[in-house]
Amino acid sequence: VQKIFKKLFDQGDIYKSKYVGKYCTPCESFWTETQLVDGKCPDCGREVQDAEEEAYFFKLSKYQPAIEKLYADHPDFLEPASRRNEMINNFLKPGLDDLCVSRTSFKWGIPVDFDPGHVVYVWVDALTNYINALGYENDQYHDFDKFWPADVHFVGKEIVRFHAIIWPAILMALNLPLPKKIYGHGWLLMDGGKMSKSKGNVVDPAILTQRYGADALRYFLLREFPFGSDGNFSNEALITRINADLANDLGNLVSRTTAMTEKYFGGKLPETRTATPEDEELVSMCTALRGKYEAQMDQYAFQSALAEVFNVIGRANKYIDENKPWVLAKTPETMPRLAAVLYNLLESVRICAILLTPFMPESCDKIFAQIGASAAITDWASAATWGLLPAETAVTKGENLFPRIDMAKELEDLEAAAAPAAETAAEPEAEHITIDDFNKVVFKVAKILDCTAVPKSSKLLCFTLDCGEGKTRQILSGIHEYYEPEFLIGKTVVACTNLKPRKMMGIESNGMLISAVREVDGKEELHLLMLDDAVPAGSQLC
RNA sequence: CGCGGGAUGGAGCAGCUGGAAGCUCGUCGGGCUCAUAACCCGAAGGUCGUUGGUUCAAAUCCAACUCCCGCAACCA
Repeated sequence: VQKIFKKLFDQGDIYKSKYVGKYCTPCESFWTETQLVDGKCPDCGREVQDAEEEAYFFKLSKYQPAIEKLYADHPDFLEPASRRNEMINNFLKPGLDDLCVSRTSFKWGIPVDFDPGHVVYVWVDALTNYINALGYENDQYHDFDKFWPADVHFVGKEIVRFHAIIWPAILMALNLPLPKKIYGHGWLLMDGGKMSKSKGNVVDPAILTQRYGADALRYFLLREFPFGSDGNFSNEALITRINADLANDLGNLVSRTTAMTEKYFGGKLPETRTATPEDEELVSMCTALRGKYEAQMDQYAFQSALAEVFNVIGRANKYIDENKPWVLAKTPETMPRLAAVLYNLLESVRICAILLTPFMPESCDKIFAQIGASAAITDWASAATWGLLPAETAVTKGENLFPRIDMAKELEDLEAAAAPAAETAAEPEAEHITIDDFNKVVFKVAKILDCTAVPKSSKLLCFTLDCGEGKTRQILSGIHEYYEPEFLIGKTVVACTNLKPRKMMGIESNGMLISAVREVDGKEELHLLMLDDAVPAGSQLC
């Protein structure tokens, strides 16, 4: 990192300047003009001073034209396209600012070796990890030439900006090749929202892998959701996928195929087989599968690639019904035909398993073992060729690959498994305080003189109160979700009046209104504490 | 007008470089019995959020609107 920093500095891409901004001494924080609320610190509401800190800057602006050209010449550099539009509209069009890449306000971090007191901050150290870890400019690792440039960076959609703008600019400055592609993937959402104990949607991947195996979980995640967009996780969907796809379709196909091979031929098919035109569809689907799969994989459409494979698996199951092996097994004359049917099924399984290996390596190895496929005929190349399985391959039916799951029971168990975590999170017993502590807090009865919604705020209401202090008091409270302002005017409430003033949405709040909190269907609900209107304003609570 | 995503049969989604609405699950009926009560076939079910526009033709393009959901800023 230090070498890179120095190099960029030496060639003028990093320059020393002043970070000019507003500084809030108590908070030890810098703020930009736009972050300030009413000209004051957004954190504590206190006055801020003009201040400047010496810092190094990366000339991001210099690379703007090059980045724009990159996007224009290589539309597929950043995918999905929606993310590219976002970058262009939000960052490129308004223009790029130079980037502050060092700090003096703290010590942790990689020191700028030619300027003590400065540490490298975030961009140059974090992003260059990709090449530093490969051995760029260091003797510790030696994989840079082998692995760089990367074929693709998979990043979450929230950090696309850093990887699709800043990172290429740094690489351009270093005169290094860019990654071939950045792909911004979506998020996994829990039942359409955040995790919540009471919703029962807390998910622990470790528990899920332990119960169903990494293969099944990985399959589910990549099969269920389009890779580029957000997806909703639910235990129910997971189990449905496992049962329907893995147990019923794939697992059962392997199971019935191997079972019949053992039952009718003792695990070894005879060489004499009778092909018929009925085989053609299955065979052609299998031979075409790798191509279709590859096309989808090239676009990172994992869910579509898997759908292609399972399409063939479904066809194979149908093929069994069409050919009725159990009928063929009844007469000696049809045994060669039976052998052909089973061979075709084993081959179909073999090809599907090869293509599923990246998603479910362990399970596919088990499949190969069951159908007697050696390593030589389970690689990528052999997925494109029909008929590689030896005629007399040794088939052994093994354990069920994916046991079927009892949905109702399992959902209960999962909830139970998540419960202990919920208990530890239960609120600790409140600590005792003394009466002196209690007396520090001043509660006063207040009459609501006026109440208005704070503009642009979804939660805040602004109250003008009479607390019997000779003048009105302004307090903000986040209860708009529960009350309409008109309803509250004239009501008698309780306010804590000696709380430190605080600004919200640019408006000062001098205290706090007291509410009762309860949980309803996993959602917090507030009930403003209201008193009999006969109680006069200013009365103190004790 | 802070940024972004979404609205398609009961549920979850695909389709969205315009040309007869698809997939999975669920439901109902049938078949089969090799297999993990699995598999196969068939059926019901949608005026593709609303309104206007472009077009011979729109779920797909354009405009406006409504409603959801993330993120950000505020729940003192």
